[in-house]
Amino acid sequence: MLGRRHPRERLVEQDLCERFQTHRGDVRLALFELEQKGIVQRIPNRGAIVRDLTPREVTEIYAVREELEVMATRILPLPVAESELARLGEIQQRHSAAIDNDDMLAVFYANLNFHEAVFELCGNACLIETIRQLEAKVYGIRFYANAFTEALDRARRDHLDIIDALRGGRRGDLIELTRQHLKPSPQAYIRAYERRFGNAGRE
Amino acid sequence: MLGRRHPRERLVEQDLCERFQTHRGDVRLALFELEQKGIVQRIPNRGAIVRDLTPREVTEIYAVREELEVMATRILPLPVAESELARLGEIQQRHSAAIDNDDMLAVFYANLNFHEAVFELCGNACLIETIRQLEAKVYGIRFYANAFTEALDRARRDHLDIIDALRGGRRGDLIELTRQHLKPSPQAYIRAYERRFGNAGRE
DNA sequence: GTCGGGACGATTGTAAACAATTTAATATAC
DNA sequence: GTATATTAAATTGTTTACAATCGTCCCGAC
Repeated sequence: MLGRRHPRERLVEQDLCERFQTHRGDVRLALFELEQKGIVQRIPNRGAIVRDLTPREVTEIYAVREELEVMATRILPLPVAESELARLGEIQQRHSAAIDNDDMLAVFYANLNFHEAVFELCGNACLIETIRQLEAKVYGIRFYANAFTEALDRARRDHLDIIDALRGGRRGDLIELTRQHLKPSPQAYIRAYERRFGNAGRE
Repeated sequence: MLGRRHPRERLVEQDLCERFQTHRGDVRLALFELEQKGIVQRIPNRGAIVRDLTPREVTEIYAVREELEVMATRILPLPVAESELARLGEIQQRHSAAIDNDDMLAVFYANLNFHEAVFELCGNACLIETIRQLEAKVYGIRFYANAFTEALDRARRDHLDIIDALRGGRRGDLIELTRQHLKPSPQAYIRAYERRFGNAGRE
């Protein structure tokens, strides 16, 4: 999720056992699960490699994310309780501080927590879970956008605007903010991808 | 998916090994995967049991399904090629024949194939996969609706109407058909659930 | 009669060894 | 020098055995 392992990199079961202090049974389990989530690709008898997403796949994933995240903000009961708003504010302070400290790991988690806290307000457990799964598919690409401080600053401002819209009960603004907030990441990834491989396709 | 295993039933790894002629490693893998899909529940050191869905969970799952299936019909390129329509017609003949023969297993598969063939037309692989996953969560409840022949006949008519709307390129009708087609199953399940446990909740 | 504790059986979780498969390297023929 | 066959190493897939855990049954104390 931090983009430390690059696409195509091989994931050898024995190595992962030592890395995570466990036995091959659990590593195997995890690799199958990650395959099911679309994060790694497994080839029988050859093992697992980190999957790289084509621009098309990224576009498709984000289209579904947008549909579902907008749905969440559409069904979310307004107004939101003050205690919930306080919780969001708290998470957002962590996010903001992490950006100031250049602590990317903390940024990652605070950002994740913030969005999960927002979507949990919608009350539909299946929707929340599905959004979470789609987020997981694109953990690896966020770092293409977050390389620029402008992107991080913009995310921070977006979050504050979202809290504000929640407090004001302005559903229309909320939906529009949700839409806009999703745009930069796939755009940055696709630009980077095309710089790497040319506009055609795979390397 | 046929509702043969009832909710709360224990799934013992060793039994499943003999049932499916394989070793515990793979059975274990499958159980973890089914847990991730929400079909079984696993309690550490105690094993897996068939999960039963509360009316609330079913309602939530179907709400997300409706959102995504409508999205699929919204983005689906029209008109549909005649070869695709022929394919759909062929699958639908299998479905219809299976109903006439009271072959529930064949009904199940033909119905699945039909819907997958329709949604594949939308061209968004992530969307298709997500819809498939949500379908899987409720495999077990369809049989509450299919107990009545009226429901099966209605499904058959719906399918023919869907093919017709696809041929005519009538997107509005298609969306409405998709919505209506999703309603009976959860309704029948919830009615049956409330008959079992009373309107309150768990047994 | 009921409550608490201990032993037993069943089941899951972990570890290690073994078999099968694939990749890479080396040697050999042309 | 290139292409092909052979062999060895690395890695995954499977099997087996063992350890840990949980539920149940039974017994005894109160």
